Amino acid sequence: MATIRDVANLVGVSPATVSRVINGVPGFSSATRERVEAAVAELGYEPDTLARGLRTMQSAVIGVLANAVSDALASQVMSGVESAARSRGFTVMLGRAGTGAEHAPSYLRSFKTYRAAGVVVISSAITAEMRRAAGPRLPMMAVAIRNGAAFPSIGIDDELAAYDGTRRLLALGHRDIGLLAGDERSVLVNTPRERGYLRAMNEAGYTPLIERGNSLYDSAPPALGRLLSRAPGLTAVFALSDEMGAATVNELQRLGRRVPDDVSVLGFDNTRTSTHVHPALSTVAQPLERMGERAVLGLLDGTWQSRTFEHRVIERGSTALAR
Amino acid sequence: MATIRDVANLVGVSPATVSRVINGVPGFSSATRERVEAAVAELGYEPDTLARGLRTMQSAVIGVLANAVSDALASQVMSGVESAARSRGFTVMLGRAGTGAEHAPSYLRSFKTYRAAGVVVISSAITAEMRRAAGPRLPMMAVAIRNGAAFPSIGIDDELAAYDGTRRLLALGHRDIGLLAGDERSVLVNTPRERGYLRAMNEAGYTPLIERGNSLYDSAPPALGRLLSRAPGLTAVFALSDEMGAATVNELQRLGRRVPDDVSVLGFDNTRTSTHVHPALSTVAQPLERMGERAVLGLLDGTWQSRTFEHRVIERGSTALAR
DNA sequence: TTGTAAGCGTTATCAA
DNA sequence: TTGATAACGCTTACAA
Repeated sequence: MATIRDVANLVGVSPATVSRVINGVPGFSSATRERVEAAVAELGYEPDTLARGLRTMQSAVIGVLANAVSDALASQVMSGVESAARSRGFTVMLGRAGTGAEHAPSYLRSFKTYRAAGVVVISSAITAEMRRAAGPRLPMMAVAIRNGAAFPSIGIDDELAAYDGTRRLLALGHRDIGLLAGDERSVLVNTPRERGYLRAMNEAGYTPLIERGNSLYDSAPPALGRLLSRAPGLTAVFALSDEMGAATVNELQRLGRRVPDDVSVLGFDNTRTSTHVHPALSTVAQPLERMGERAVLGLLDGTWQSRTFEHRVIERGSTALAR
Repeated sequence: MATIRDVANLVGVSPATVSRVINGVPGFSSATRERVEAAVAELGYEPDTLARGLRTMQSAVIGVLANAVSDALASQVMSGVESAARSRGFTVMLGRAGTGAEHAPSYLRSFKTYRAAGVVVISSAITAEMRRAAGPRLPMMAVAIRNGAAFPSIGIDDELAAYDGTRRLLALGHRDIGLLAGDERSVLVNTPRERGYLRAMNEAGYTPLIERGNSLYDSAPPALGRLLSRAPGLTAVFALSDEMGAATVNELQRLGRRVPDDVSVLGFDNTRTSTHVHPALSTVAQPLERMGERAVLGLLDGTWQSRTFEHRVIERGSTALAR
């Protein structure tokens, strides 16, 4: 691989001049610029990122930390992260935190030694320990999670979103609306969503009904079963994740109930999963890709303040007027 | 951040000795080892990856190149890649090639300047240009794609897998089996699968029937419509991707046909999508995570030869005996 | 407008 | 068993 010195020799200038041309740092004639550019092209020279990073004490890397890399929500955020990063000439480094975020500190330390410009965290378990592992030099932003006290976050107003989702169900005439909540431990996301549901139900004067899964597909059927046994006349289910929502649509049909004729189902997040069932899942959408992009831009521009995006309720086939 | 020199000073030895201890290179007493380790812990020292990479001319990075990062199949392979990489102390760098692999060369160059140990390619469009962009130093392995002439690949025997899938349908008594093929341009995967289907149909003496989508969810309904109008009596559909298979299950039901009572559906790949529909999609499985792991191990151990994994037909609810 | 030289944090070579 | 030293490829004062 050609080095900056090779280019310099070919042109007959010093490495410093080549460096200036490459980085657009003033201090060269347009004549030499052309000759340098020609030599760069001829040799196929690419600046060594490692050397550059060592010298400048920072590298064009953005870290991403997700609980699971194959998670649909995380995938969509990552997609936005990738596109924003690439548009700025940055590369994305991937870290899998694990279900309980057990690998998070180790990945954070790794990102730090790569002198990453920042880290996007897509995890429901954000701990102060993570902030500590990252050290003072490595800015972090959480995505799809509000209230991460340890560092700024990009998200929606989860409480309001769940409130609006519930209101929509209410507006369709439903009163027996069961909530399929997520893991109790993921306080930052679930608690506000539950609050929103409770507020809407209380305002309407109906009795709330909550069962808990863990946000994943397989956790929904048993929780739905409990919901149904407590309230056989249920006409709507609000699932706090699309995976649980999709599972609910499928399970309901397996149980012989029609969706949405007998029971309406509303999901949450608007991941691709929501369009993979029939009828397609109505859902409370958050703009995951745009949130991922925004997080990267914030990290790179140093404007890392928390920011709230607009949610919206998308009605597809799984919701209808109550019987 | 503490440097190796800080550790050396604290212990009262030279940086070279600290380096030897850290890397387990013979040449230190067990007494100094303990003192060094204590100092490392005390200072929270982490070797600078950039400096180390510059010096050793290689870094603990594995690149991953996928057409889209939010693709279910790619996600699952990436999951395996991540876990194998982490077990060896490597970090994963993410690249999105784009639908037509248009960003692939640029990412490959980037991986090269990071002195990545290797690249895992999950893309249906593998070009010799990619091999060129990567240069001679950067080993690559394709995953989930056979026959990539440009470099070794980890995959299943696509032709045999499609043959076996078709045979299974045949064994269930189906004769009017339509094939929902993928994009014609993704020659490496689709062509062999189509061949497998054709061979099974021909051996059985039934007429093959093929329509083409692009492997994604939305492409299936129209292709299915064409299939159905050509052969209204169809009793089985073999979709060459789970997304198309899931869409087929849903669309069939929308059209008032029962799955599997009226029509059986078989998918391909065994991604998470296959379990997200009702009835759950029977599918021809390839062990995506294990394939991703294997690719990384091959890259790191220098044993990068092509390798074929076993496929298997998984029967879930979407297939049944023909009427 | 350009060149010289130092140094980023490591590791590898050589000498002690 | 250990230390001094050079070098990896680059950027950036500073000097010319």
